[in-house]
Amino acid sequence: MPEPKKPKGTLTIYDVAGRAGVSIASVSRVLNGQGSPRAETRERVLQAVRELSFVRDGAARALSNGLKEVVGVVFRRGGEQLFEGEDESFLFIDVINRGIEVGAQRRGFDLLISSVGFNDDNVAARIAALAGKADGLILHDRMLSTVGIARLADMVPVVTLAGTPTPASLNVRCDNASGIRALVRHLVIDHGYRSLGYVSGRADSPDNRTRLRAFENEAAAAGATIDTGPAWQGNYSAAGGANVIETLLDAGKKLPRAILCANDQTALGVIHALAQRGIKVPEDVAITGFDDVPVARHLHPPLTTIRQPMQELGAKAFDILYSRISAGGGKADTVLPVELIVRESCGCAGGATGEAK
Amino acid sequence: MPEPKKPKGTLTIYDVAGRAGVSIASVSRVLNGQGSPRAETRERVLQAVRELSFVRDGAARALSNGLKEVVGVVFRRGGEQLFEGEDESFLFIDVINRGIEVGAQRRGFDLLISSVGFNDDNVAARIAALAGKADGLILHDRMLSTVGIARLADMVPVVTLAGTPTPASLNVRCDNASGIRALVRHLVIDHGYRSLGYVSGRADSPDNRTRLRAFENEAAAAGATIDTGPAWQGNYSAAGGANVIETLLDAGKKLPRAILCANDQTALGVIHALAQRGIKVPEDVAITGFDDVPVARHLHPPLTTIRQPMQELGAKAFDILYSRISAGGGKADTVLPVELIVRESCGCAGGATGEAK
DNA sequence: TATAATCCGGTAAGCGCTTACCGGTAAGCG
DNA sequence: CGCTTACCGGTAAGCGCTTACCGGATTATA
Repeated sequence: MPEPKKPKGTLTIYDVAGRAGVSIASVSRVLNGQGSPRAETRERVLQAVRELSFVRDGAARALSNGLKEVVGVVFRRGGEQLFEGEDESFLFIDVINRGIEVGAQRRGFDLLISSVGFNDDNVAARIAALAGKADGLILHDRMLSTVGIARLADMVPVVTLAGTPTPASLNVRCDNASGIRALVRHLVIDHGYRSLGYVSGRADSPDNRTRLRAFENEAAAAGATIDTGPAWQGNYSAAGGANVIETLLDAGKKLPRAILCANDQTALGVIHALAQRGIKVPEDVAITGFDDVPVARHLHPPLTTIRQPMQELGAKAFDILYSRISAGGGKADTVLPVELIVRESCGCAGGATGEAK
Repeated sequence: MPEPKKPKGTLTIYDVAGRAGVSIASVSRVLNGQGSPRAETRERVLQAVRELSFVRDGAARALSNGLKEVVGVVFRRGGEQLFEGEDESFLFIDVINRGIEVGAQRRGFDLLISSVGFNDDNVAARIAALAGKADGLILHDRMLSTVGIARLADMVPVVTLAGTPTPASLNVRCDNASGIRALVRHLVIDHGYRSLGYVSGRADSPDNRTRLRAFENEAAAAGATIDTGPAWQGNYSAAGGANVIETLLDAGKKLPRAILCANDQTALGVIHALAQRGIKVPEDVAITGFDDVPVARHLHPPLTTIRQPMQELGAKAFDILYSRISAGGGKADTVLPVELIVRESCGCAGGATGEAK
């Protein structure tokens, strides 16, 4: 008996129950696989669900279960742009998000994402709103001040990426220091370069600070001279990297033999700027990145860099958040290992791949 | 009088109301800016909210308002891989998603994303679950069969990207045909190439079919000979593109003077494969892409391609979905214009930028 | 000063779902 | 064959929020 259709309002389990001739409790039980409904009951319900194309309302379920099965993910969207339409800065972020998603899917969670512009105001408010729609939050680098994070963390479980744990929030990051050390050693010991420069990332990034410090220490240990300081301040973007090179060159500075960049994005901009000036990489100046973003291998020359297990980073972040949500515990600070990827921008010939010690 | 803290359970507007000494209705009104509460009342509520770090539960609001302020976005995650770790295929998708987000944020919506692997089963079930958590869905290319979309569309508002509208779902796409025509004309008329090839994308993609057809028609109109067919079948990935070239070359085929690729990803793989064989682009073979993905300009040589207004595409998709959600209407099929971006892979020298017809 | 017009703010219903609790029926037992 | 034990499945409460409705207090009007 084909119904004339029922596109009215939203349909609920009451509609399904009515159609199947059972109670709403039975519908719910069948849909959740709870209890032990008679085979016939189950069939009637399933049949009705199919006929009506019924889907349970997530909000109602969440309210009733106290679990939304949603993780909020917050990150920054790129700032200033040098190359028109440049937006590669989010490559890195997207790979991590993919990792989060992988972890999330294993638990039936979905990702609720919200990006924030560099000069958006009311960031905290936006994040708070997100918090209300999710069971927990994962914050990418530099989204909020430490106090902001702390405050947020007592309304909802929070995991930060590449940050620092607070009393209430957890953190996951990569072993930046060992990556930089591997790079410096490769450049100084394997290639014999004696002068190094470091184009840094945003000054307020914990990751960047760690990398800079490791750079200074390891270079000193290896006996190389270094160039750093305000003139070398980038901001994780290709534009920032290009800008450093141009400023340096315009000021008539002589570049060091090898330049480490805070991340691949920056290296991309640096290589680009160098090419503009007719400076050859790696013959005149060797360049390295950090992250091993997917495009790194397609640059000319292919970029020697440090691979962060970005996808695992994301997956790990989710797992930690999940255990916090369901159990309440969670390791405060998790560090993942990195790997040296030797390609050609450092002066090596082939595509050999070493390993971060 | 500093409370000893109240980390117990979740806090609700009852807690806030209690603390502020008002009713829950007042709390709700203040938080929503409804009614005209006395200044004092408003202050007390705000104060209590601040002290408790209170955030309204999204699920409860959604249930009560009948609006979740969430859009579901579904897309495919990359398939086979040639270059280790290749995952650039999602570049394109991510840019569109960024556009969706921009549109969404204007309305206070957030994006609930869910990617699907090429060989995941129960795709329909996963999407249905997503549907329950969102007010509407945006589906990227080739997520579901036409009937699948139709069925989905009568449980929740649906907008497809680069697809075809169904009775119940809306669609947004770019003007593929005119892009291909511009490319063919540039190659044949401006450069004088007489033989063209087309490395196609997934055979089941409407976009791809349109592009192929436009290619054939325009090439015929321009009087060029063409190479197509099974040997030229790619799949939108760099791996697919590289594979086509290798197979062709291994079979001893002579390549046409210019090759159009179904998308930038494919072009990337093609250029890579050509370089492996020592074939020069554009001297020996001219290559063009489609999409103008961010990295296109950083390839060697920089890629001549068709720019799709990807971000606008996403934003537009959201706007249409939004109007469907709130009003019920919505244009069934929206077509956005594309633009020819002339760089060097076609044989042009500088970075001049023409325009699609 | 009495009465009507305004304002605020409280009470309670209801959004769609899950599930504790309980009653009815069928099966098991002496 | 009557009573206990299971087993199903229905009723109803409650998740946290919004808001219609209404009563009390305040201010305006006569």
